[in-house]
Amino acid sequence: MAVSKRSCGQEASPSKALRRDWAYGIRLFVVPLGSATASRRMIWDREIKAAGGCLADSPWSATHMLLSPEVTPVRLGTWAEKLLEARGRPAANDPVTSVRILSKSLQATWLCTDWLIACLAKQCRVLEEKFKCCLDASTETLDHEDRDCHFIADGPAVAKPQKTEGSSPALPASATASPARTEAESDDSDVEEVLPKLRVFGGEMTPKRANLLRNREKFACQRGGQDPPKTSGSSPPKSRNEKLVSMFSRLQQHYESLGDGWRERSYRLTASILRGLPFEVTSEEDLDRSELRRLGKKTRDKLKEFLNTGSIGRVDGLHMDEHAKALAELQGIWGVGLTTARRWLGSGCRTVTDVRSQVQDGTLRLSADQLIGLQFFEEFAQRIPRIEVDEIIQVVQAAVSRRFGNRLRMEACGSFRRGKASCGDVDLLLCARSAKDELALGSTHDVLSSLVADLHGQGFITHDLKGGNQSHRRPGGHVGQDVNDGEEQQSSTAATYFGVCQLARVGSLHRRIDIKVYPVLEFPFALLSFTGSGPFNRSMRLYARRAGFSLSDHSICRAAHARGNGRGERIWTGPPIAAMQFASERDIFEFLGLAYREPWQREVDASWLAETGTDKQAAKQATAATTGLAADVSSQASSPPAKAEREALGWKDEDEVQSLSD
DNA sequence: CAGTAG
DNA sequence: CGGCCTTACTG
DNA sequence: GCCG
Repeated sequence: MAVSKRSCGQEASPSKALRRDWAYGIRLFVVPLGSATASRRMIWDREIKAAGGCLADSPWSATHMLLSPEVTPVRLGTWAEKLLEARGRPAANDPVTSVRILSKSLQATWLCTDWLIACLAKQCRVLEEKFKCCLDASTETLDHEDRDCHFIADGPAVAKPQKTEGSSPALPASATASPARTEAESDDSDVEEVLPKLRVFGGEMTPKRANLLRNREKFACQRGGQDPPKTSGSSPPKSRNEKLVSMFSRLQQHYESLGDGWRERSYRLTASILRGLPFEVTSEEDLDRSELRRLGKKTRDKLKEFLNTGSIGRVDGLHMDEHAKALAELQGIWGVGLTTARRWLGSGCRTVTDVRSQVQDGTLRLSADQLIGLQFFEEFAQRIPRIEVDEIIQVVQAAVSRRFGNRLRMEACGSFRRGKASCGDVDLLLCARSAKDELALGSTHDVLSSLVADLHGQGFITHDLKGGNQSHRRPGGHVGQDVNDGEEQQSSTAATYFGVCQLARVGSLHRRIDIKVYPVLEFPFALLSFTGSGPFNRSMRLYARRAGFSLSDHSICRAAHARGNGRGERIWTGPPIAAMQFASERDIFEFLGLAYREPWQREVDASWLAETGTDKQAAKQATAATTGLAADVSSQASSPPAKAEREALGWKDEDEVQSLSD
């Protein structure tokens, strides 16, 4: 609580007071459907009161109605009917008409929940225009069950710089209480400045966060970009210290297969530091170089040993090539992890071949997924050339267009998006192009299963892995009535599919393919997450965590510790932060105060370093060293491929925001 | 509980 | 000594 | 294994 909000140089603004009670005169009613869960409503309750507004007891006394974007017309209709009935008013038979009747009887402005979220984020009254719900769009297209009627306005937040002229969106009568205030607010020039800008940490700066911000360079997700994908053959960054690198890599692999993730992490760090070293380690003095300041005592001892004897006992002594190597091979089977590998090893399975024969014997029982993983072990081990990924994308894109027209956008993520020349699997992310499309498309699960069915039908998808038929979730559409049960669940309605595909060509191999469908609001987070790389994500999430947030593939939240989540006690949750101010990956970086990194710059190899105290000297030295001395490394690191080159590689320039503005 | 995904 | 990323889902 |  002891937070000094002053620490982020606020320039004196004439409207400080205004921002504080931006909700003055608002009586809000939140429709208890969709993601407007009870817990969320409670938070909003508190916030709106803090901002000088209040809550309406019922829709009938509200000045503003707040509606969650994913609530379907029918759903809202049934809720409206109940409400009308309770008031003794006639409801129409048709849900959509009922909504219209309700909205006419009320004297409120209907807004998307994102409006409130945006207001809370900016701590000022955001223009309502873009968040209005079109409740009577039905007149045009009412005829069919399809009813493309969009309740939610299309253009979400992220209003790019705009004039504040024609604001004052006709406030409801009850707002007359404070006409002067509202007036002043709308043409206050400060709002113009604050509104379009996404504020770092939501505007809540603390000394801790400020410090973190200063040290962000120390996180891998902020390192200068890594190598652009191999373009010309000229510079294979063959490092000096090859021997050392390979030794520590062995240690890393050893502990990886053994399941000691922490040592694995540690050794990976060491190996990658050595790999990027601009000099060769030849003497113990070299150990004092700033680049190596992160190495601990044990590692230093190993280095010294190497310098003295030319080898490292610990490494030589790895009899692993019997035990650990077998473990590694078994874990290479999709669906097999450390525990299973150990179990099998204990029962006499050393190799994939052993497993196969034991399966034949009936000695070993595998899950369905493991059987598939076993069947295609060799094929899955093959990298997929970038060009083939392109073909696969085309096939899926064709199916998407055929079934959903232009309503869905598709992005290939994973290593493909990072520009790699070959990929381990294909990772596709789907999302409605706009809020309007989202409503028209229906549930993400329906979209996904219908797409998958299509791909199955044409023989492109050959096998399902887990998640293949997880239509386990609440389809959300025909639930009798949850009018009073606004609980729902924030299930976040993302749908995921894991499977196997194969191009219809002669020698084509079976490939792993993942397809995910995410809600529009979560798309930037999903895109960021599934683009990776893994270490990059971990680094960025660690940073977010240090700043007091929790970053995931769905959203970013304040990290409040909540316990007693049943089994896992360590669940961190918190009030969702600004669900809506994020329309692109850039916004997430911006929110965290991080410099944006293009997908091809997220190939984190330089480890993820947590913060150090305040070792400015060392930091500067390191920076100088890597930018100056390590010319051969950093030169190619920080230069993006030319535009033409990017196009040749199939990169798209970022167009995310554009697609949302319809 | 173990395993999957980036 | 405890953290080291995240979270939901499946068998 | 390293860090605070």
